[in-house]
Amino acid sequence: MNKDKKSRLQDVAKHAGVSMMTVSRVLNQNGMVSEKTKTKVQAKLKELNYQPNVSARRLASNKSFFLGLLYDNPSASYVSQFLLSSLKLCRDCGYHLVVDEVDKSLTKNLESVAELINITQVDGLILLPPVCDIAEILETLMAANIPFVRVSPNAQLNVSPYVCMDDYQAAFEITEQLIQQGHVNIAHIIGHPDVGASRLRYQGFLDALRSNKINIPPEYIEQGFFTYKSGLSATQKLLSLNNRPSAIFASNDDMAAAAISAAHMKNIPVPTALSVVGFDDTLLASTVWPHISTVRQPIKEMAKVAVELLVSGKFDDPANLKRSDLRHVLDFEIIQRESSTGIS
Amino acid sequence: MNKDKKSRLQDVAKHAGVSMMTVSRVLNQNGMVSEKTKTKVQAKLKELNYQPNVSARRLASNKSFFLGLLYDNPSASYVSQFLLSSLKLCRDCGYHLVVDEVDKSLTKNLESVAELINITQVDGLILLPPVCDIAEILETLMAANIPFVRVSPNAQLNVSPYVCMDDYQAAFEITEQLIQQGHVNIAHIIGHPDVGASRLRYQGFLDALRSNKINIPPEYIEQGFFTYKSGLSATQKLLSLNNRPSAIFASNDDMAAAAISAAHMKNIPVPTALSVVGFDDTLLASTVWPHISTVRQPIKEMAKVAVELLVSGKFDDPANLKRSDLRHVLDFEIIQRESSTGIS
DNA sequence: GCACAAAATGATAGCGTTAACATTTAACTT
DNA sequence: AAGTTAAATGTTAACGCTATCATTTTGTGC
Repeated sequence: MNKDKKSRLQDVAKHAGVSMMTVSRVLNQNGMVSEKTKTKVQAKLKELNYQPNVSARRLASNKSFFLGLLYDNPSASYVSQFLLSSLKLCRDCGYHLVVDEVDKSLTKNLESVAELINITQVDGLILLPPVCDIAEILETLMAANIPFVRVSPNAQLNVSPYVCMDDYQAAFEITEQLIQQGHVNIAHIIGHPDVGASRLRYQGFLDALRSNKINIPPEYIEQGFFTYKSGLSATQKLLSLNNRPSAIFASNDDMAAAAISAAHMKNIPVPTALSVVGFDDTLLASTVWPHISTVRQPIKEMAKVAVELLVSGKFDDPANLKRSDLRHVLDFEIIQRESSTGIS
Repeated sequence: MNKDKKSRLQDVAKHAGVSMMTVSRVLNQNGMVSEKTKTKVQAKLKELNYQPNVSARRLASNKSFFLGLLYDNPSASYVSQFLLSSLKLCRDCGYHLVVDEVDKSLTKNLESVAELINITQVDGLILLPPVCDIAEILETLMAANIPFVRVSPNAQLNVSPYVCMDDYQAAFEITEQLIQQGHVNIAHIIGHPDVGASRLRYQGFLDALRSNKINIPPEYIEQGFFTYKSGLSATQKLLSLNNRPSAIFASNDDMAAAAISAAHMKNIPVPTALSVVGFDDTLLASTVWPHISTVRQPIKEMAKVAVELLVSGKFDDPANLKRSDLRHVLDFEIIQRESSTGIS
């Protein structure tokens, strides 16, 4: 297309009749430029279609303009949704995203984190659950003085900025909705034990039952791992009980999808004979039939908060780490679809 | 962890008693180093745990060590699977991946491609279908002299390296399998018209029917768009026909999942009253019930070929562009699951 | 109008690497 | 052994930007 060479800071400076530093300052918004020259320079920037050379910038400023995303989440739909959102957000603010899956074993974990830091020199990291609760990783990052934002963390909440939603409350409400629809025999498939949200959701579930004076037998609680497969075997156990539940609350959509599959296998119609609700509202929830009633988790918004926090550099100074405006609790939404219904 | 500063080329050179250039040459493998010094330097590299500074390298070499991935694919499961594979592969060879979704409108398309090239200065691009067949984009890239690999392209096959599989043959075989299972009334939901593979799969389907002397009414052909939603309405039409098909071959898994949903809505049991087969073998295929019989598309392998081609720099010289070893046709596999079965 | 501070701008020196060319060393020839 | 060529290594100057400090301009109070 345009055959002219990429214009450099120097070119812009020459055209605008100022020094390179002034142009640099305009670009980096760190003040100390008069309005007049600022507008002049900005005009030239546009005119020459200037695009900063990321590498030169990195080299000179010793910032990498890279963010890292660490995950080890069993729910593929959750990860990829978070990933895609983050990628776009990063691009919008001139950053790049380096994605890494951390290994199961702890030693390998630390290695790969160290490697990520070393090789790509990320300016900050986003930690998805359950990585965000691995104490050793947090320590490594703090020692290396690398800012990080945790997504839906479970413990050590005062350690770093984080973004989450009220998993407990959401679980409470979606359970209560099942109760209001007349369900009494409600089972729950717990999420991955390493993920803090699992426990919160479970607790919300229990408390909703309790506050409605509903007792369920212990067999109604199954441990899952956020995977389709684990949901499948959990549901199979639930559905072969003598006193079969009339509703299942799975701790994420993947397992809810599995619950529906398991019901189909046993010829139990959903939702007429069995209601199923999930959690997350990933794409999957509306790609299986029946579409899954679920809690919409604001994944995209969470990614946004995380990226913006890191880019803002608000907490480069460790002293700021305790500030409360670095902790974000976002809203959820209960979404009623075809997989759950009132009892007849 | 390690508190010592990152070691630089200079440090390694000093320790090894050679010049920086020699170290650089060892790193970049471009020959002209004696075995003896090579081993000596490599030992020091390891000893000092040297990690090259990507930015400095980029700046000096005028290479970016970035690859771009351009997509506009309606099938989320396909994209995210390709994406995750590519990300890992890139990291393994010291590259980073910049992902971009191209816009629907052509003008915006070109803009965003130009922007991608300008801003990130990618060394090469991977184009997923249907982006890989937008002539204007190809022209832009060629004019800018940026290497690119196309995935499952449709036309202009001699223009660039590509990787694909035999969509026609796969469609032929999976259709024939349905026929062998006794199906005669087989419907097809065509994929997105912009994606070349759609046509090939459709053709394979038609030819399988023809070679088995099976005629189907024109109503058995529905146009879809690779999305769940489009598959849903297509199947709804098919299932309300008087002469309902006994099997549906959807051009991808998302639409096959929709076909199953639509059948459920109408209380048509799958596979006993309706067999459904898909295409791609994305995660989705084994996350819905019944699990979808499908064609396994070697997505990961395709990503691998694409990344390796670009990294190898084999076709930096345009003269090489016609070489046949830059065109890869990978193997597929027919996967029989629970969504299709013999007719009784 | 003068001293003085504060704001705005400029000059210079890297950041860590590779390209391009210069030089040295080794390896053959005759 | 001198001459020639090739292989191995070294030197220097970018690459495009920002940090740091130096300098100029502007504004303020008396």
